[in-house]
Amino acid sequence: MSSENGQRDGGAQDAPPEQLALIRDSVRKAKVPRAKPRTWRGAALAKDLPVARVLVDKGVLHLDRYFDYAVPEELDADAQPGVRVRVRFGAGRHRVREGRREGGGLIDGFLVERLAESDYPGPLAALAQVVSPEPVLDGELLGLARAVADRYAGSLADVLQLAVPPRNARAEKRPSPAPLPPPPAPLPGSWERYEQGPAFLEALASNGAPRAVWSALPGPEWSEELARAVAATLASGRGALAVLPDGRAVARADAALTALLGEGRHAVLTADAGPEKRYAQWLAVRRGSVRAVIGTRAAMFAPVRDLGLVAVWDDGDDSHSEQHAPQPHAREVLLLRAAQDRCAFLLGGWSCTVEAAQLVETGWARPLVATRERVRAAAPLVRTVGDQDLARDEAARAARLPTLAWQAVREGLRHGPVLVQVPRRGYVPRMACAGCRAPARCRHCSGPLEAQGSDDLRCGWCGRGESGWHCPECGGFRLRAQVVGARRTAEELGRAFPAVPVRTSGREHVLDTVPGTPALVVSTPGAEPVAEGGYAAALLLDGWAMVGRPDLRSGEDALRRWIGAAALVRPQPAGGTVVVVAEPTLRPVQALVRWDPAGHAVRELAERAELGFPPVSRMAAVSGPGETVAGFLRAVDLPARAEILGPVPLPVTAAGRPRRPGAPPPGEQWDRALVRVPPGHGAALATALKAAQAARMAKGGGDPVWVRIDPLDIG
DNA sequence: AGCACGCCGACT
DNA sequence: GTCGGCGTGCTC
Repeated sequence: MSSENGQRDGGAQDAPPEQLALIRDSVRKAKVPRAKPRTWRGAALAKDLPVARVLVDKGVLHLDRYFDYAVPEELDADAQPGVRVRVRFGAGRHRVREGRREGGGLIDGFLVERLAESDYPGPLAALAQVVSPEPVLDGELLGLARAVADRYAGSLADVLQLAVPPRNARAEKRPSPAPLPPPPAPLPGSWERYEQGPAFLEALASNGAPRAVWSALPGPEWSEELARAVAATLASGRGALAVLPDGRAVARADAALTALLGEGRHAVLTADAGPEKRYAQWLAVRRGSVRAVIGTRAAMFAPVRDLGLVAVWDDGDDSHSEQHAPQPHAREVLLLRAAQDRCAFLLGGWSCTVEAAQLVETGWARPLVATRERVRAAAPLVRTVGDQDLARDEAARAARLPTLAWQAVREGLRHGPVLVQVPRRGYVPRMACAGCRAPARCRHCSGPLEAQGSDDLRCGWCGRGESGWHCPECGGFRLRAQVVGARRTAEELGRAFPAVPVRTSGREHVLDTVPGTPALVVSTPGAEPVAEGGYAAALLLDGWAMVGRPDLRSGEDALRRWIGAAALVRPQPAGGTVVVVAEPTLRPVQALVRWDPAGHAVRELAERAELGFPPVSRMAAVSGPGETVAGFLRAVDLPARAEILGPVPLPVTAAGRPRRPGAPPPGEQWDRALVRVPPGHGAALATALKAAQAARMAKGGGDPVWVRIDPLDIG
């Protein structure tokens, strides 16, 4: 067909094209402030509320607003707020062919609202189709999506893509089960171990909205405690939502909830269910058949009816951070939900993030903790092996493992399984002096040196190569790769105890549980199986991986990984022992020895406040090709107290290495600037960045920049 | 992103 | 006159 416009191409049809042009012109000139809905075809429209406000499902920022469409009479009944619709969306004057308006293509959208009139001065196009009469987007979910989009400088459509699963007709056709009446309030159970535990449950059960940061005692009881919190909320007649970092944690919470409440009262939303099952579960929640939800991060948007409690377990795990734009974090989304719905909030874990500590420090949440005596009685004995011990330890030089560690493993294996935590494969081997074990650092920027090929060294921060390294501490010239050393150590341990089975758990193959019989269990952080009756001992060989990491959170992360392993070990009174190979002077090591992750987080928080780092200040990262970033920074109208750090060159992505969102394509040199604002100016920062990005896209201006609120790897 | 509009120079 | 080049701006 011709690419001509309507005036010339529409000859043989209902409305003569000249007339169309005339209508259009008169509409333009008249500048009617409140247009009565008219369509080009003049089809019959709904008598009541003939205008549909539609959110067009395109993630583009400059289209992040509503568009009004006319509601044809035949779609009147189905075109209710919240339903999925299809509309024509395209540019400029619309072609007319066989009497139909054929603007751009058909695209998906959500009907947000029905109105009596539109404030759009032009004639409205008609809704093309109501995809299904099932309302999937109510005002509450829309409000949440709006808040998340604003918080993260993203578009509403992008957030809705995360919040509303794709439709599945078969799942939609099946009726959801009838809702069950509220269960009775549960007994406090092991919540008795926490000073405010029973009171917290009671508040939930009696319609209260307590907010707590929960320092969970080590051991397996947490899942049952979480289940009791959910059950108490259900007992009040309200709904509850808990988000956990991975499938294994969800499975534990699922088992605990089923044991406490039986089947049918909760839904499990995880990514590994198929699309039909997933949508069916989601619909059961949305329709109010199921009042409680547990799941991984996608569940953070679950449309739970009359939400009474939101809970996050282990918020330091980075799987809580969504990979898709605008990359919201489950903790932050649930904070927004707690504020919007005025519901209870529970942030729990064995460890403690700086963000959690901040919630307590600001008084927004209360600590939910056990007494020191209880903590000491529940935690294993922790011992350290630092450089000085290693240097003094002749046996360690020969056998690559300190005497203390051997003793702990040997003694542990007499009573049960022993866990050996080794760094994850794929960590770039960090180098250290073979003689004195001082980490090998870049002479220009003090970044960690990484092994490239056989002999090549390169700085992990500035990327500069290094030849002719020598140790500034002891003058040695030989290097060893610490991480590889740890793995080999684990293998050697296996050979040293030939009568004991060796099991491994890691990324490829994750073990869920191991029996309580003597065995060496070698695992990467986060993949540790639970041992029946707890491990007799654990050996943590991950200490070096922490030292070289440039990240602001490296201390917190290391402590979290160690605690995650050590919490699976029997309590000290039952003989549980942990040996960590790391400098005892380091702050996270001391926190592990004292079993005080909350105290560690409070000290980190104070330091971040002093340095003006998140979460005390709000930060955003802007990355892209150098000239593009510079141009963006010139154009953006930042809030008055914003401060730009950098830009500095980003490390080049090595070919073959997985590329994270926001990282440059292999071989390209990108810059990154950090923008920071003082507390309370986060919203203004997000708005400014979003506006600049939108203006940039609308101008069709060349390369896009990456904008990321709360960047993970800074420092 | 598309895609149509419009204002300017060469051509039947 | 009118066809078509690309620069600009809009999408209900």
